[in-house]
Amino acid sequence: MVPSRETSTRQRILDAALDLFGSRGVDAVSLDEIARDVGVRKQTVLYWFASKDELLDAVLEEVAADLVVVIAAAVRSADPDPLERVDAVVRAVFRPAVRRPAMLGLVRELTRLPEVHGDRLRVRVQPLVDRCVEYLEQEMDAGHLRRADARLVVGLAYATVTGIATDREVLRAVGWQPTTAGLRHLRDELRAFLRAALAPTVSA
Amino acid sequence: MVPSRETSTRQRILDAALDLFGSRGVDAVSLDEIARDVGVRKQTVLYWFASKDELLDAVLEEVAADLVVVIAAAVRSADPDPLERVDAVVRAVFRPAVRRPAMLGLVRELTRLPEVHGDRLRVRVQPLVDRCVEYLEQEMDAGHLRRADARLVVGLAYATVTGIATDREVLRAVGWQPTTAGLRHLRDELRAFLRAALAPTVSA
DNA sequence: ACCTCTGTCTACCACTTGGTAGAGAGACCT
DNA sequence: AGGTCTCTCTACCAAGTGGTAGACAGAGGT
Repeated sequence: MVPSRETSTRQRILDAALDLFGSRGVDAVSLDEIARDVGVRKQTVLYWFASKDELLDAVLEEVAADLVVVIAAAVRSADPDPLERVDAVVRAVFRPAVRRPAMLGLVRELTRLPEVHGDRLRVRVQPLVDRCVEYLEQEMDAGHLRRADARLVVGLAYATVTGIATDREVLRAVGWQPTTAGLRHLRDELRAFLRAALAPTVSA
Repeated sequence: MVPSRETSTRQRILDAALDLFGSRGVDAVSLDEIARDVGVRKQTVLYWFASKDELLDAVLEEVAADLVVVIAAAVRSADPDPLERVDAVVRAVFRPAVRRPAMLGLVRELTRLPEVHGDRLRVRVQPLVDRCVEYLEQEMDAGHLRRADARLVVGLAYATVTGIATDREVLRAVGWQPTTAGLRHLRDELRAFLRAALAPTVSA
């Protein structure tokens, strides 16, 4: 079924679709365009994926798997300090997020698609989110993190990272330059921002 | 030129286009659909706006004006404490942002459109951003805010607010419910999050 | 009564869209 | 050699796209 060639046609279609769907929106990208990107005809795309919908589902499945791998790997950071742990996740997520903004862009795209597609990704990520929330609550109880609604904190932190990684327009508006140095600077400011947002407040 | 009727056809087209463009993406929405929403034929839309592009530009012009009004009004908060000032802006922005996610959704959409459209909005918002950055820097110097790159802090704060307001999918993933109480809760958590992210660090 | 201007309409067009039908080339098995 | 299976192709199609041309109804001015 699957050819022995490493970068099979199927996989190349998936890659191209992820980039295009994520960067320009699912509805704005035609099968013809994806096919042209891969170097085949549209009918070859439709051979591997019976419909555009099915292709989208397959792409989402892949994104879910990738996200889970990246995050889960970073969570294994050994440092017991929760702030360091969060920092490790941010550092790990930042590179792929900025290098391939289409990935998080596609996640964002879910909001404007029929619910069915969102479900596909959510069921995969849900356990990770739950474990994360549980962990944060535990550390809040221990006084290592600012007391807050852990679920919403996860959402807020995610919104911050995704927003800054995908919303090029905002960065341009504040005069940021996408150089290598600018990238590192952005990453460090993001880390400091989240660290401050999560650290326990000493005043109260 | 402009009819005396308050909600003129032109204005109703603008409103419908903003909602549809912002919530589902510019490319995914057809002129026919906008017309149907307003209750006229597509050709009436094309009578008021010579092309889809021109309609988009008009919508962006309106969004820019609205954004500037809302933010500028909130900035006039009299409280001298910068944290209170930021808080006032968040409170002011939160309601319209959540009640009409299409508005911020459209701003996010800019990233996936030709640059020309982005410029239209940027030139309008730029002065506001610059004033904001200047203000933050001044307060950082005075030790009232955490020392950081003010420009990126503006971007990060914006990303957080926009992300949490437009990314329904994320909120669903963390189990948030869009009730009235949930809304207030979300707003307060957002305020606390940003306050913590901006407050001066006492440890160092 | 006539004219002009405004706003909405019907009719149409060239082009693109997602998708179907089926031909043909090559690899592999017997 | 013949047959089957995998993969990519050409040839279409119905529906929808943004946009043009122009008819028509009403209001106002003369």
